[in-house]
This record gives sequence, structure tokens and C-alpha cells, in this order.
Amino acid sequence: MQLEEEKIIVNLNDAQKEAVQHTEGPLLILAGAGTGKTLVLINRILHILQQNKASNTQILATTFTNKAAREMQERILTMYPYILPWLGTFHSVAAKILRINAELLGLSNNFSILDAEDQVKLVKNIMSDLNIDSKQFNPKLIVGIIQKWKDIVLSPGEVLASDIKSEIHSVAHRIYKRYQDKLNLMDAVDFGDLLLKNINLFNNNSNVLEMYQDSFKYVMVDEYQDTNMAQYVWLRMLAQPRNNICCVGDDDQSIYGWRGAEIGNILKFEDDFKESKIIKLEQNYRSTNHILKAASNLIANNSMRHRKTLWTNLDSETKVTIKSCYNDKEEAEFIAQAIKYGNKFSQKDMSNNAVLVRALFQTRIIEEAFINNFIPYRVVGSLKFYDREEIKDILAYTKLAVKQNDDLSFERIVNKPARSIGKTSIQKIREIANTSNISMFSASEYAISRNIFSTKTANALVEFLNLIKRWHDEFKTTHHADVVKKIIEESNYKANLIRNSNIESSTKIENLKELTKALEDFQSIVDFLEHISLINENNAKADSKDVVNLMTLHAAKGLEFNTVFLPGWEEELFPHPKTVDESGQKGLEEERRLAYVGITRAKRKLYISYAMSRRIYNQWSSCVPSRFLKEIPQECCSVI
DNA sequence: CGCATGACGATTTTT
DNA sequence: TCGTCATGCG
Repeated sequence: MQLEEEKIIVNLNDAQKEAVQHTEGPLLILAGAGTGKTLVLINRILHILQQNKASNTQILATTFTNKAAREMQERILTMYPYILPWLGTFHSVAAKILRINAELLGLSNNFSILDAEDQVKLVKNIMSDLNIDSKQFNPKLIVGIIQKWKDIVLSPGEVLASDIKSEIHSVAHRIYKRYQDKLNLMDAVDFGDLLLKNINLFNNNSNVLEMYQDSFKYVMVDEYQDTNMAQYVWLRMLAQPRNNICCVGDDDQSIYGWRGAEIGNILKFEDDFKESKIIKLEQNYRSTNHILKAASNLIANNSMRHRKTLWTNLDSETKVTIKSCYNDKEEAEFIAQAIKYGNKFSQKDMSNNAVLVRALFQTRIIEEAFINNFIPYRVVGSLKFYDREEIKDILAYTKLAVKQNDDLSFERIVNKPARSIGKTSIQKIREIANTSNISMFSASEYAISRNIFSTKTANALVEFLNLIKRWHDEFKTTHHADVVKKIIEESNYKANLIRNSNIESSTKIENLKELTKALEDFQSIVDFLEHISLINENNAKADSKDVVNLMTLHAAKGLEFNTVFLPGWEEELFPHPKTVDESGQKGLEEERRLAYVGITRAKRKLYISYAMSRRIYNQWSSCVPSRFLKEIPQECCSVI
């Protein structure tokens, strides 16, 4: 396949073309909603390849989601027949670099990656070791604080007095050090560490850094407005000294500040990267004029932003509908009726409709209205496949079989199904592990040799340890999918489910079958574990067609629909008071960006609604229309 | 060890 | 009001 420059630039407008062809030096592409951001990114990569400025292995391209990375790779493959090995999420690229250089950081090359649940579990354990009351200090909040420190590149030793803003911070600081020690012992990292350890690696091994700097001739970053400090530092290190770094993003769509995203990164790009160029993409190909005008006027109320003027050729008579309702039930019914009506006369495919809410609890009443009206729907972003209890349990067995020092997995399943190894026994094991700085697996062996347990417990524990050891060996000789099948049987996990026989347990058995099937697609068990820790996607049913999409505004970013409903535009819900409480003006602006994201998802038709009263936690509360409604010009609305 | 009971809190969650 | 979680009893 021969790349042709003609094909790369043929369908681009002037600004897009400039962005694609400007390859040298720092470049910020400010891409408003619906202005062809992904197209530019892909074509810019193709352009670099076509010009032989770099080979496929010399381009570093990061995205935030696996989905975005996959889409980019697939679209590149239609024109250029090679994989880009360094195209991926920040975390997957960072993990790849870590695996290659693991020994320099005291990790093995198959270190494990903790998920959110593991993190909380670990913090809880540490708190109980330190006799800290987990009621007084919420472990989830502690994890959050540690995570935030990691986001701004603070190791335990670097946390300063000024970072300790309240008692919970000082508790978190105490836990942080131990938390890292424990991770080291388990040969594990959390998501934040993936970036942090890369930064450490580069700081302490200039030759390694130079190797990557030399190798990555061009660096490209998608969704730059959502990068955190650690990611920024990481990017900067890798992009130097050439500084051929191209960041694409839209400051108006930065909605993850609460998760550590630093909108300042995109706002001060020019200061951070000297002699940089900024190109604005302002022609919107998605929405009609009224929708775009509503969005532009709303977002103009934000002070912290790069000014952009979005425009469109898509003129339409149809205005934005603003609907006032008596209560949440009427609002839900209104949406259901509008969808039914639309389905009858114009769009047949239900999946052209989306209902975007601020908080997931809002979906319930809308779901009821859909059920009553026989409207098929799906709620996007509910439980993920690999987050299911039974899946995580079997994975814990698997992980422990692969690596005996995975204490979190050990604790999760040592007594699941019940095999008379109770809380006190586990506590004893943990104490031994802590004092001797060994894994719980080794601690168990030691404890057995010292006759610490009752005969019953000791026997059960010996049997358990032997099973784990046997599976460990079998992974070396037998196909991994078969070993996992054995685990499901021999752990008695399945038998236990069958014994409980109810509908729930039969779905669980189905899910386990699904799991063993998924395993077939991977080369090895290590590959598989890497995959699921970094790529935990929504369940397979997610792409079912012809159903209305119900999701949060956050989940809707990057998507588009012909018809969009935005219910619940009320003070006390949207903007959400908690955000405003926590972050004041900054929080309010982020909420406004969220509104902007919602509006700009709509291609043809947009409905915004609010209720005068709403049941929250089963209590009626009367509501005031959202201030954001007043920020939308009247001439693009029709009010019902 | 497993179940019942009561207290508590209840946005958003790309990795 | 509902679901989660720690605690205490049988």
C-alpha cells in the first residue's frame, strides 16, 4: 500500500490542512466540539509517515481511552498497513515502558496493576494494621488523596506541610508510605504509579530517557485538556529535545478536573513550550446553527478559556426545545413521548436518541417511563464485565496462582468459597506477613509449620496452598484457558454456585464460561492479566443496536446523536452543588463545560428540560431552573 | 463462620 | 428510601 499525500489532505479544510502539515516544533490544535479532531490527528500521523519523517515505531501517540486508541489504529490501518506500537493510552504506553525496564525499578517484568477496589482494600488493611478507625476516616477518601498526590508527582517523602490541609490528609500521609512499601512487596503498582515510576525511571537513568527521546521523533497527544500534572511531566520529558509535540484538545470540554485533570496544561501551552504554534479548528460539522449558538453563548460565560468562535454551514429552522415540567415523572414521560413521536415520523433507529443526565440516579425514573412506553433502551457505563464479583474472584485465584505474593488476591479468595479459614486466621497470617515482611502466602506456610491454627483450619490451608502451587505449575505446561477452567472447578467455586442454585448464580456460571472463552484470545495468562487490568471495557452488550442511549454527561464525551435530551437542568442538581462547594468558581466553570459537552452532542435536535419538583432519596424537593438556562440566548430556543 | 441488625450516606469515574 | 458495611450474636 502506497500512501499518497493527496489522499491524506483531500477532504480537509484549510485549518485542518495546516494542522496536518505543520509537523516541526510544539503545536497546539484547539479543536472545538465536532470540528474533525480525530480526522486531523490520524491524517497528521499518516502525513508524517508518508513524508518519511518517522517510521511507525518512532511515533508516540497517546489517548485517554482504549476505545479512542483502537479507533485511531483501525483507521490508520485502512491507509497504512502497519501497527503503531506506541499508540495507546497513557497508562498502557507507560506500562509497556515499565515492563521493559522493570528491573531498574525493582519490579519484575510481570508486575501486577491494582484496580480501584484493590486500592481501597489495601488502604483498609493498612488502616487496620495502624489501628486507624475506618469509620472516622473513609478509606476511599484516603485513596483519593494519595491518588491526587500521585497526579501531581508527589512521592511520600515529597509531601509537604502545605499539602496537609486537614487531619485526613495527615492520616493519608501516614498511610501513603506504607502503601508504597506494600505495593513493592507485592510487586504491584497502581494506575498513578505507572506514570510516576516512568518519571522516576527517566530521572534516575538518563541513558534510558535519551534512548526513548531519540526514538520518539514525534509525540502526539489526544484530549490534552484532560492530562494531569504527571502526564504533562512525562510527555515533556519524552518530547525533548526536539519538542515535536502536538497536543490536540478543547479546553471547553475539560470535565475531569475532579479526577486530577489539569486544565492549566492546555491554557498555558504557549508558556510551557517555547516557539509553539496554535491552530484553532472552528468549523463545526456536527450540529445545526441553533444548537451551536446555544453552546457558544453558554460557554462564553467561562473566564478560563481560549477564545474560539465555532461556526457551521448546517442551517436549520428547528430550535432548541426548552421544556418546563411539574415534576420528574412528567419530565420522563415527556422524553418518552418525544422519542416515540420522533421514531414514528423521522428516525427509525432508536440509537439516534440519547438522554444525558448529570447523575446516574436520574436514569431510574426515565427507565420507568421507557418501560411503560415500550421503548428499548440501555444504560451505558453500568457494571463492567471484569468488575463482576465472580469474575474478580476467579481472577484472584488466577493471579495468586501466577504470583504467590499477590496478597490482595490471597485475602480475597483464601476463604471463598468458605473453607474454614476465618477472619481471625487471616488476621494472624497478616500479622506474620507484616512483621516478617513476607507475603501472606509465605506467612501461611510459616504459620502452618509453627502449628498456630486449629487442625481443621491448618488442613484447609494446606490444601488451599497446594492447589495454588499446583495451578502455578500447570500454567507452565498446560494451556492457560484450561488451567483457569480447572481453577473454577477445583476451587469448588462452581460447585458452590450450583449449590446456591438461583437465577443469580446461574448468570454467574454463564459469566465464568464467558471468561474462559475470552482467555482463548490471548497468548499467555500474563498477557491476559495485563489486558484486563488496563482495558476493562463495558460489557459486550454495549453495542446493541436500535436502543435509546441513557448515560451520564461524562460518559457522552466524544459521542454524537441526532437527538439529545438533557433533563434535570435545575439548581441543586446541575450545576451540582457539591462541585461548586468543593471548588467554587472553578467548579462552576467545570459544570458549565459539562453543559457545553451535553449540548454539543446533538446533531439535529436538542431538548433541555427541568422539573419544578423532584423526588430525591424519596423526598420531594422543589427546584429552581438551572442558571445555565439563562445563558442560552432566547432566539435559538422554543419554550414549552 | 454465617446471618441478622442498625448506622450511615447517597456526583461524575476515560485509566 | 435504598444499598453498603461493620458489628455482634447464635
